[in-house]
Amino acid sequence: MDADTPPHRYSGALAQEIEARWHDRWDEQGTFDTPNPVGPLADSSGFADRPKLFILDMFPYPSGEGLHVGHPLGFIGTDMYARYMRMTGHNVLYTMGFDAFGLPAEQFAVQSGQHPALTTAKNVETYRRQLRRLGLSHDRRRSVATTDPGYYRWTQWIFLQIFNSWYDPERNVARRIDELIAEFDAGERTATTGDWKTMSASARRQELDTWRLAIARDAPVNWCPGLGTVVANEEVTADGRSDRGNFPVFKRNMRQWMMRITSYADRLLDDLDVLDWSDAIKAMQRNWIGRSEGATVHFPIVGEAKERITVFTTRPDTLFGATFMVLAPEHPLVDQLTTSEHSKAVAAYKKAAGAQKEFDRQDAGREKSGVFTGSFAINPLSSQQIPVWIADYVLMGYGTGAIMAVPCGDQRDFEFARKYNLQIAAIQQPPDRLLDTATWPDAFIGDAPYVNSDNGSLNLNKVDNIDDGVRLTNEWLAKNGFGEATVTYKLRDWLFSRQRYWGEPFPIVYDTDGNPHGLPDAMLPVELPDTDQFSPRLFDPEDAMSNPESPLDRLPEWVNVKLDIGDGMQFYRRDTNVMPQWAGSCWYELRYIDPTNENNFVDPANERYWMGPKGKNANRTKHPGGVDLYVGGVEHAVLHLLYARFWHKVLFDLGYVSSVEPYHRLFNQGYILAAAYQDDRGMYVEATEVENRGGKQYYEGKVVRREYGKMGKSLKNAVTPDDMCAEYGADTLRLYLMSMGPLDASRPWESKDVVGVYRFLQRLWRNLVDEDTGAVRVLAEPADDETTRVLHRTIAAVREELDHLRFNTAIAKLIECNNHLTKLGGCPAEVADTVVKLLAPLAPHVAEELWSKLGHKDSITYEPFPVADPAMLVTDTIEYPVQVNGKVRGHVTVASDADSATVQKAAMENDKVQTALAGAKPSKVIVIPGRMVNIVL
RNA sequence: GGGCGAGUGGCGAAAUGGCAGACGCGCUAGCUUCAGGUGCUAGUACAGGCAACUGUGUGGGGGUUCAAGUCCCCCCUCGCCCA
Repeated sequence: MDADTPPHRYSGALAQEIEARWHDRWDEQGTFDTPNPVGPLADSSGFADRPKLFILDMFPYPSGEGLHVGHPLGFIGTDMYARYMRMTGHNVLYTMGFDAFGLPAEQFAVQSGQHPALTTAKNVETYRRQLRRLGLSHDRRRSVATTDPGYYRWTQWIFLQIFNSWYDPERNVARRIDELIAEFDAGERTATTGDWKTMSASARRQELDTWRLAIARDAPVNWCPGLGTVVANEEVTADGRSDRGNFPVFKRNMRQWMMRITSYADRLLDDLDVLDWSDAIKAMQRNWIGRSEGATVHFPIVGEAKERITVFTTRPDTLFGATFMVLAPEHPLVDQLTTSEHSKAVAAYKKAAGAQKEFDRQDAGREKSGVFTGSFAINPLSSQQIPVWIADYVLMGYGTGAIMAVPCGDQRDFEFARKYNLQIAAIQQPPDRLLDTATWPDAFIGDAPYVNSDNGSLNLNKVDNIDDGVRLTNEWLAKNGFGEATVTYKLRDWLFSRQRYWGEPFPIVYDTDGNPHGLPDAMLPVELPDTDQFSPRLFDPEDAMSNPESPLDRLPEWVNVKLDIGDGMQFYRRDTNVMPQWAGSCWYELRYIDPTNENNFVDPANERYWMGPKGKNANRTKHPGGVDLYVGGVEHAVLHLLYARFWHKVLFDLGYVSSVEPYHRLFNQGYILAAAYQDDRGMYVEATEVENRGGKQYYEGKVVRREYGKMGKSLKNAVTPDDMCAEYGADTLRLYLMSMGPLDASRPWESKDVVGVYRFLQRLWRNLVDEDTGAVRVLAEPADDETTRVLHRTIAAVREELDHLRFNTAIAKLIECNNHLTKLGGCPAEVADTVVKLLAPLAPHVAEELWSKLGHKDSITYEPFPVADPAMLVTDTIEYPVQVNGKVRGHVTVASDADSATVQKAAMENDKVQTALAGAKPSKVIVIPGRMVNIVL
């Protein structure tokens, strides 16, 4: 600061001094502590009688790099909204936790040689400090980290509830396993593995294990040798690699924990309708669940009485056009179907296909290949004998591993048929094609009348739409025993175990027969054992046949235990897997509600208050309950958001929560992008050291190439909130981030632009504070009429914008208002309080400071937000633009209560309008009251 | 290939179907200053004009309408998700 800068100017240094002071005061006074209706966090403030609002951020993963300015974009948005809603009389639950288990922490620990518990604690500390500095109004008493034993005790407990339940397909809900046992005992339900009455205890246990919602079973899973663990489908990228680390992933059959999320497929799909989420996210979830309705069709095999080839098709109505079949090379019937003269070719083809990656096999653009098995199947509709081929574009892990090929209606089948000269039978008459498929350039996909689709007992030729065609075919298939209507899903069960160290241990032990047992509640939490042998066993990323080894396996004294879990003291072996990163984030919002509850994961009364479908501010029909506003990035569209909905629904079914859905309203914030610079070797250079001269960028004197990308260490373009706070203060950073554009848009960070909102705060400060003395400086004379109107228009506009999370325009309105005051020469005393209150949700530190200077003792946090006087929003006169044929030619000012005829008369008499009309007679004059006039010639 | 979204000044962006470009950055000029910076004042879509003003403008093409950045159809480009 220069010697001639006034001592009390709103500088970066002053801002920091003010901010630090208010952070301490907020903490000391517990300003943001929010009461619950019952339990240890209840109080006598009466706030719990207010309408509630639960505002939630997707909690961060505390990485070692700390926050950059892009991270808190959403947090600042929710903070502004939370502060605004407090000022409009709501009891606001707003806090922040940490999603601290997972691979990156473990990888960082392995690299640095420090225990992940240490690095995680340190990182959480850094995050807490950085978030505090931004002035986020969190109720810090409610903060949790998923790695706290007091937290993951309940993660394990919820796992056990899922383990101890089964899905009742008739009632379409999860129920307790005890109720299943009762149904077996009463003979109301039949066991699938034998006669329940005569089963041994161990056999009964194994029968029950097949029903559980969380089960350990052999299944094709994604094995990632490079990470040393299996991963969920949702964690595999489109090109068959791990989303963490980008290592190859291989399909292998392994015994792993699975969560039966597929039981909930329809409910997860249907309940999207009652959620206030963007269509884009809903579409992604629908897409991921991938429900498709069709039919299972059984094809008899020529010369084979026992076996049939079963396929799933979404288009059973095209069955008349099925002229051959294709099996995956791995299909179990392949060997049986292959005739001796084709066995050599089939064996060679199988071997070649086995060496291919699944991802490559799905590539639609690839040249089709396949071989004939020598066998024929019978099309049940046409009774035609059709050849059975194998081809690598059919995958065993998808559907039944076999397809009926309808070359006239499917492009892949069409190409295959053309290549191998197989019959292409037309079953539709396309409008612009001949019926002779030899003349077709490609398959016909679309609506057209059916032809050649009549076998005497089923006639589709008179059907004109797919729905009826499917329905009639399905009915025929069922009646004749060749198949039935079937619904399939793309969604797979959730692979829930990981062979890593840094995660929640399973609360499961195995008896000497190898049967899993859930531990009793009193034995929770199963604490993650302390060890310095936490490195995972990693393999050559390409070594598909390697086998996972859990780090916990190396701790025999922890693994082998003698316990009494209800059957007396026995020897058990602990499960050595850990839960995936996503487990802790499946229910954290519930723990925020009741973070200190030792007896329950959340008290039902508190859950009802904060999450229930019928809240204090209810007027809700079909409301699913849940968090009122959930803000986070779109990258969790199918991972966290799907898993968390699933857990929540299980908890709902079991009666533990009153809300059907966890997150009623979801808002996806955009990303902060930043310029990144590459030198001529393609290496990223430190963005802060790049100079801009004459439209070109230079680093150490050499020209560099500019691109825009996500802010971060890898692009060397991170800007930290700490640096921004040090230069301008947190209020300026908050305003800049929010003024850049709408919250849901991604935009590039420009450090040089920050000064705009800094100047705004400086001007506003100067309108209220004498820069030389630091004393309040307000205008003695009362506000003139225009100032009063500007103020009330600002109040109305800021309310409107904040109600809709449009912080960018709210800030613009405040700047406009302040620009008016600046022209006026300062702020009239009578409007000062109101101006400061309008600012309070957005720039809380400077607002608190001004509020205090204006003589108020209490924090501004719970002051009522200003309400505009409607009388001040209307004006005596209105200036109408007058258009002639849609072009503005003049303006007229008339009384605001003038009727249309008066407005029209004034418009017609206007000089400029007269000139534009040039004597022509209008054919029509349109007057939109309060808006404009259009004269049509 | 399918689904969703977006294209507006030099830049970030505003705009219930009703005067396109609010607000901010940058830029230009003036004041402040020895100077730079800060601060203040004014201007700033483009083209023409000293000016009043005129014309043109929201990716391209068509349409609906008294009126279209906004609604509808086609196309182009970009982003995301799924293939």
